[in-house]
Amino acid sequence: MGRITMKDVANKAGVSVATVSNVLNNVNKKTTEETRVKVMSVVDELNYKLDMTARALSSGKSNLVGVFFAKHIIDGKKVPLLKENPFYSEALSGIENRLSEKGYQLLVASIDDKDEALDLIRRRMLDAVVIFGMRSDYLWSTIKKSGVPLVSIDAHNDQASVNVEMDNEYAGYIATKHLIELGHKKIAFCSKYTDVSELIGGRYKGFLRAIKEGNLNVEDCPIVESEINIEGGEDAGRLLLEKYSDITAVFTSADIIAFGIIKYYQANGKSVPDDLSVVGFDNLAACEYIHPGVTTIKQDIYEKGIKAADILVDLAQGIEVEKNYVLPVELIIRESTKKYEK
Amino acid sequence: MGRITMKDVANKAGVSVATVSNVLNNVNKKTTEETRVKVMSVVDELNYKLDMTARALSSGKSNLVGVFFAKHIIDGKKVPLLKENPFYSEALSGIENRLSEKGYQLLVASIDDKDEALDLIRRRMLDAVVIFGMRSDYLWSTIKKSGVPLVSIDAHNDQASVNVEMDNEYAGYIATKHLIELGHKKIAFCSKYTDVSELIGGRYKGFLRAIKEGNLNVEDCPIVESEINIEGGEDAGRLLLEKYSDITAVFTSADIIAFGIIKYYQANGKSVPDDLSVVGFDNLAACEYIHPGVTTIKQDIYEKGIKAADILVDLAQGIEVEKNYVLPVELIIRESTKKYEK
DNA sequence: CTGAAAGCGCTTACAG
DNA sequence: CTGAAAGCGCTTACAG
Repeated sequence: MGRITMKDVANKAGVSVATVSNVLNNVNKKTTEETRVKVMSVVDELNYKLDMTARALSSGKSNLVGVFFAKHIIDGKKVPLLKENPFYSEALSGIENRLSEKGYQLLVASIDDKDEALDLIRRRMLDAVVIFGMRSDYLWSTIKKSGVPLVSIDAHNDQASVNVEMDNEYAGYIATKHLIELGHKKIAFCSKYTDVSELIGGRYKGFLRAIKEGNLNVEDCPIVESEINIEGGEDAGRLLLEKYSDITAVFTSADIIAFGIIKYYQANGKSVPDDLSVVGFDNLAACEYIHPGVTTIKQDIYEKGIKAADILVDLAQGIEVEKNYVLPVELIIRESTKKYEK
Repeated sequence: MGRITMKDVANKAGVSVATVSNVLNNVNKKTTEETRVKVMSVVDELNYKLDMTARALSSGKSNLVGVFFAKHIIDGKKVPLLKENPFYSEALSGIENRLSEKGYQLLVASIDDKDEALDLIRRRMLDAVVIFGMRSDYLWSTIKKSGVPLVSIDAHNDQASVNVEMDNEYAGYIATKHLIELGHKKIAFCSKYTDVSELIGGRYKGFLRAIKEGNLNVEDCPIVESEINIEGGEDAGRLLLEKYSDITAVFTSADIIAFGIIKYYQANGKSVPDDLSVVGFDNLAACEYIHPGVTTIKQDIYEKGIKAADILVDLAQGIEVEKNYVLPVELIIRESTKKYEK
């Protein structure tokens, strides 16, 4: 019998299509309670569902939010962030959850350049967009021209309507302070991109602040370079053992580096935390899988998604919001750190 | 200046809107090469992009594929599969990648009951749907009424147009055979739901086949019950040490159980693989993070997404496809298994 | 091969 | 408060 349209509802209820539309959209504003009830009962009876596509075309609002993942270049190949980092699925889930509560759906896409993003925004009449991990100013300003609200996650950009971030400096501070409180005096910061990435740089700043506050000798607390993957961590482990043998604790900018260090130590008859205390960053699930469990910094990525969704909906509805949201971080203490005794 | 429509293109090219539409859709079928070139040059010049919303409304094809994640009940709370298991983001990424190549976009939603799914299919005019992890026949048959092609991933269902699965029996077989070839005679199967889940049951069947083929004593190869999480694995580790001390190798139905067992052994001064060989299942990234690296069964989940996307597009375009796709599995040998010597 | 016209299912001023 | 009508930007028979 084909799909049920507003016309069917109007006919059966003995009113016009416009009135049905008004009832459905204007939550008893310009309509009598009586007609509202009449219309709604027919809506229920026929199990009528408003067609979002038609609404989008006529109103210009799609109730669709674009979730864009930047593609990153890894080993010369373009890899969608979503594949590379399962981490993001949790944020995605948070966004989806909140957005669907509010009647919006998600359009998920990996994007490579500004045109892809812009095209989707226009062709799908997206009401708002959240972008993960895209840093280029040029792309941002181009996308911005579309006029839709833009929320940036984990990649601060002034072109964005709103940035949702974590407090990297503070995270670095509490991680390092934890080690200092355990009595460590020679602590390394282990990462890559310390000087080029705002994100990593922030963590290092916090590291330095703790070092200074704790009256440690900055010269005793070097940066140990490491690729941000498991092999990089293993290399760093070797470096620590061979070149930085006086270091007793290390704060890494990623759990995965911490895993590599621990793995290298264990494979070479050394122990974490007996020979080295290690603090990671991210609170990946694997922190609990490993022996010893890894002390790390946790950010509630699911919560980040929820927050982003709230902002998105506000923006889509023209409500003003703050320009920056800094979400809290937390130190999770497990077994990879212990008191320095000597 | 407002958005550029087909009308603008038609005017500038001196043809009708219908002709522009024909050029854009019928890849030089019912149109002269000359008008085609003329129209396309104006399309380029104006940087015209076809409005998908309008097309969907008039044609009934949205070029939108729904990707639905079932919500599961965990500890009495409903948790979207996407949050619970980051695993799925990789499949999602595969789907997205292939689908966007073919001009489709993804509508991602967590669904709780049949109506949510059905509503979205109708209100968004979805061309096809892929569902992760939903088992209820009732829901499926209801959704099926919508008429859109349905692809099921990891949850075989006869109502689905196509099932994309892995060969669990074979996976169980090669995992166990690997242990037998290493000389183990007393091997445990460690999991939960062995008798109720088709998935786990299949793996156990493969386990049994290898045991029989290897002329091992079935009584020496028990099922050790374990919750499918890290604590469950630790409990299983204790059980193995205390109650099944003659067991020298174990095949678990999930990496996460394997991690728990290894963790328990290490925390209690025992060694994997010296005291126990362990084979996991899934090839989670953490298999490489841990010392020793975990021998496991790998399924190419990204590839699964790609395959699902191909099928989805074929179905959306009315092309016949096979009803079942069984994707290959592979044994990845790392350090958690070794030769049994005694 | 091309174009005029109707139609997809809504929303939105505008009269009444 | 309610309805008739135009319009959103396409596609699709149908004539020509």
